[in-house]
Amino acid sequence: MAKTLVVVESPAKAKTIEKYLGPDFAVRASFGHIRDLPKSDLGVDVDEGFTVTYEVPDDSKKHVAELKKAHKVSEELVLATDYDREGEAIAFHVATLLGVDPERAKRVTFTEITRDAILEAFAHPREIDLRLFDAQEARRVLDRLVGYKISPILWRRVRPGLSAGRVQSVAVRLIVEREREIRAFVPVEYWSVDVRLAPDGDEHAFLARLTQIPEGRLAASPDKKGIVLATEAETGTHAERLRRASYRVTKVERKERKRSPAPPFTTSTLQQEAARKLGFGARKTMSIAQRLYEGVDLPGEGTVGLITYMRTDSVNLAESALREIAGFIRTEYPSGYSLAEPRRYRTRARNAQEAHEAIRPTSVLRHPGRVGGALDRDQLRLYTLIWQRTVASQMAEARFNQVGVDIEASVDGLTYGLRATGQTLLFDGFIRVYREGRDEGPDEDAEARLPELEAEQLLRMLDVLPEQHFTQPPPRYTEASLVKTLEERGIGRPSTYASIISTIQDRGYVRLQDKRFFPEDVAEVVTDKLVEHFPDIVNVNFTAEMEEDLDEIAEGEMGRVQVLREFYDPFHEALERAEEKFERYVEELDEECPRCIEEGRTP
DNA sequence: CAGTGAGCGAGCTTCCGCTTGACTT
Repeated sequence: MAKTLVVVESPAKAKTIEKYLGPDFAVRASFGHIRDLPKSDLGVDVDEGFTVTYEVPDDSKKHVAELKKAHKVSEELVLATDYDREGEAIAFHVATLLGVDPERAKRVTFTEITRDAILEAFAHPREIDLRLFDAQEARRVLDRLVGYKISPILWRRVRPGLSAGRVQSVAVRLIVEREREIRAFVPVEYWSVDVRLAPDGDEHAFLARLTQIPEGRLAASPDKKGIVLATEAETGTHAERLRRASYRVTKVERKERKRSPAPPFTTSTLQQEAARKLGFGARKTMSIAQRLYEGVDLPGEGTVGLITYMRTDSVNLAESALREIAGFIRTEYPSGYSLAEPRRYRTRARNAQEAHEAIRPTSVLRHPGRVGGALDRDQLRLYTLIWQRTVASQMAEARFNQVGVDIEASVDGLTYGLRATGQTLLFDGFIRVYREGRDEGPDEDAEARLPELEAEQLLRMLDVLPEQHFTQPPPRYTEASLVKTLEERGIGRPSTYASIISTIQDRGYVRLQDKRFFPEDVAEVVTDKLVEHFPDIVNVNFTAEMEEDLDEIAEGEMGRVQVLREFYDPFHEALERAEEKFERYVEELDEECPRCIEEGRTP
């Protein structure tokens, strides 16, 4: 009975690790955080070194009881929670609640759930990083202070039940500001001219775009450098001349263009791509991914987890996975499709903690076609997406033949310039398996064929096609583009993207209509007030700056109390000013009071 | 006397991030 109790965060992970560690270990899950600030009280003494009161939330009580029970019958405790700031804090709290001194507790971390990685990690236990824990606690306290100090002002001055927070208030602000850009947007008219040309007969006709008029170079659109054809009349003058002009090829440029596959999925990119390709909302994507992670019953194999952990900001793949994928590609595809060396990606998201791998199939040998029978339609569609993206990320680049042709048109002693571009696929590479979807804008990989042309060749004009355009306002955010923007700014975490989207709707700040976010009036009022009274906190850079401070705590360059004090003193002053100056907002109701009408009053 | 309405006080709402079920929209 000389068992060691190992605590991880997720029960699915517990099962896998227990299998790797063997019978001397009992692995149990904490189910995330098990201790938190009280819900109905600030729980922070701002005058006494930001002392924190913790309690075990009701939902965690049974998990704590389970851990205590398992701890009683084991000799040793190993904390194997996630390798990030929150995981370090969970480790600290588990140790504390089990009566183990956090300074002496054994801590083990890994970023891949593979047998080798686990055994290696357990061979080199360390201690809990108390500075990292301090950083987490500072983060928690700061979020509590922001949320629980500002929200009540909104209840009193705007509407009961409203909320403000480091993350949600910035999300709402982005949506409000985008709406204002759209409102203020004035479309600008501009014209393009395409000329249909052919080397000889009509069958090889192609389009060339007017790029140069006698007065100078044209702009591709009004926001770019160059001359803009702003009116139909002006465009018509050039079109009329182009109809009479003679055309000659001046230059043919051929080059090869390569395209690399997108990196494996993170939570954010999975949510974006599932929205683009499958039309799933963030919440739906996450719950389906959770099912795939927890495992499905496969005939002959029992319950198997099909994908790695779905809440991650890392694009890394485990070495063992890279080997398996490379082997799979070598056997399933012709030789040109595999890579000599694995392709490695770098995380571009700010604030990434990379405690896990990228989201990938636990084995690419479980082809979607093989596991399809055990999955429902949506599960299979999401699994297929993950499988394809992962395999494609380790396949050869696609190669395109790109041709650019410059054409000169002469008329009345004037010279015009046109350009035609063509692109053909030389080698499909990773595109054979998977291509990333697009939000807006043209398809860069679309094929456009040009006939064989050479310099000095004369061309026949078949048609001149002027076309009217208007500049477009920026698009309203979708769930996917909002998540993308938040991630790029380092705001929010993989475990919270879906709930941020819910919160800002539940509070009545924004609504989704045709999959686009529209702000309600209350969002505009609250955003303006927050920008007026708490400009630092609703700044999109606030989180990034906070992260720098937290890093300094973790590095031992600053203390938790010092960071919180430097935040809180000016914040406290802003709160007092707001308490005084934040004028009450009286909502105008759209609908009339039913009783007033009944009783013959005007409200 | 019964019903109505004004006035008052008490109690509630809220953050972010880590995990799953338990649900009843």
